[in-house]
Amino acid sequence: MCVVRNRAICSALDVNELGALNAIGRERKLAPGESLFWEGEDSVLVANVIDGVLKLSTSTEDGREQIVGVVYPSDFIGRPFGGASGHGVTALTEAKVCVFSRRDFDKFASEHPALEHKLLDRTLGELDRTRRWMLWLGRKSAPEKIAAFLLEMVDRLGEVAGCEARSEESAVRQLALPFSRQQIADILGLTIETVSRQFTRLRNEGIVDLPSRREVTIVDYDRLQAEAG
Amino acid sequence: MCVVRNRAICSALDVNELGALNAIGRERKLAPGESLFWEGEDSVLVANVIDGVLKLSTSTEDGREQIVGVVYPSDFIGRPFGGASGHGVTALTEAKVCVFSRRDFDKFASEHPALEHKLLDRTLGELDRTRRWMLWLGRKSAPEKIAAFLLEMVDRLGEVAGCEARSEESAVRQLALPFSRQQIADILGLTIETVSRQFTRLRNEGIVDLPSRREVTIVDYDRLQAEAG
DNA sequence: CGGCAATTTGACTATCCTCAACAGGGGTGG
DNA sequence: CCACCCCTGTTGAGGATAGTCAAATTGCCG
Repeated sequence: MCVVRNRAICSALDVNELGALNAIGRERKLAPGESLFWEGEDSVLVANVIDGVLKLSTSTEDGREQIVGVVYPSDFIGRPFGGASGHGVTALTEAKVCVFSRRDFDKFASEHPALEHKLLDRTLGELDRTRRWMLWLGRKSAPEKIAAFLLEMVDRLGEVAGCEARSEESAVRQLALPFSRQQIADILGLTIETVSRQFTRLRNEGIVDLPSRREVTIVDYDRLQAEAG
Repeated sequence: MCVVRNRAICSALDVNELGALNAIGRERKLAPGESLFWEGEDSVLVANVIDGVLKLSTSTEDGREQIVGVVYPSDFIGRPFGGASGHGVTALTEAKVCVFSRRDFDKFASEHPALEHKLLDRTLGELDRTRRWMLWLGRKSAPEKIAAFLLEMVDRLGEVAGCEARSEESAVRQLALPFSRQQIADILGLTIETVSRQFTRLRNEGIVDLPSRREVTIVDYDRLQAEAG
């Protein structure tokens, strides 16, 4: 029984339909670093993320990588109805996904317009988010990229320390990043050295604290926001 | 009678349905530089491109612009079923679009699953193209960006000069760019000066010819492809 | 022919990348 | 339990790429 059922595209279905969908899907666990599929392979699978964080990435022939998307629980992965999707999918954390053969999913979707509607809505949203990200890649400086990245992470993963309301902007926020420094670099189109230097600068200026390599505490939210431009 | 009818999402409809869709849409002409809607406004409209080329763009507060998408005839514009889409839409050439109020379109789409299916397929494709573009923005040098841009233009707009087959790679190709130098810069995340310098370099090296500011002739396709990395 | 905007060119600069060395810290085996 | 090792991340020095500012040129349109 799928825990993201009421948030994922499956929420468009009634109990009977859910049963039918479950019949064609199977759960799969992924270890960090394990790939669900690879760049260039024509995707025979689609999937729903149940738990964990995964990256979508492409690279140039000479090995430079760019992460083009990050997916979280309830997000949809893959390219139904079409050919190859041009990017690989790899787990960043322990992850659980619900996998369907594309052929089966295509058929099921065609018979359930409500599911397609939900998927369309999500895809349109994802397209918007991706386009907003392009502005950062193309037009922002390294300090701005880092600041914007941290703010995005607060939004997606942040927990408010203590009892302050979520909208209290000056509240201290703790983040457990699901990314290595290299992966942050690959998201922002920077090198690992530049990412590292920006992190230490933010720490030295008292804007963030870095309890460990995978943790960030936002100390001065306002100044961080100012840095993001 | 819409000339892109058999390529646009409308191709999912039969004659009666087309009539109903036409009843809620109206044609609109745009002059170059004219906007269909603006960044941040919650889009009350959606549209289909009938003729011309339009850009989707966002900018930072201090005026740096990034073009996040370019749409051609038969492409769909706008964000159905949701809120604001975060980018403006502006005509680059004379353009003709078929406009719908979002409310009307949402209702119509919900009643016509085949239309939604077509739209979903297109949106998934657009998402893929956008993600591929991100690799260029994040990881490529100026010479690589320019070369890749020209190759993409050949693909989208190119006409083969003379009688060579389209697959003949060494054929001379003529392009009439729908973009100014500044717009190319805004697409590639560069400055206008850098774009200009790369164009002259390519001309000096005999890889392209520049008959006028809006025209490019590909002289040495292979070397251009090599430049693209 | 003149005026204006777009583009090109030039000189200089800043940012970010590259290459290289060093540090930290988590896990393993002695 | 501790020492060592390896991987990831940090720091430093130097250099290349693309950005900035400024001036000259082009070509389009009246």
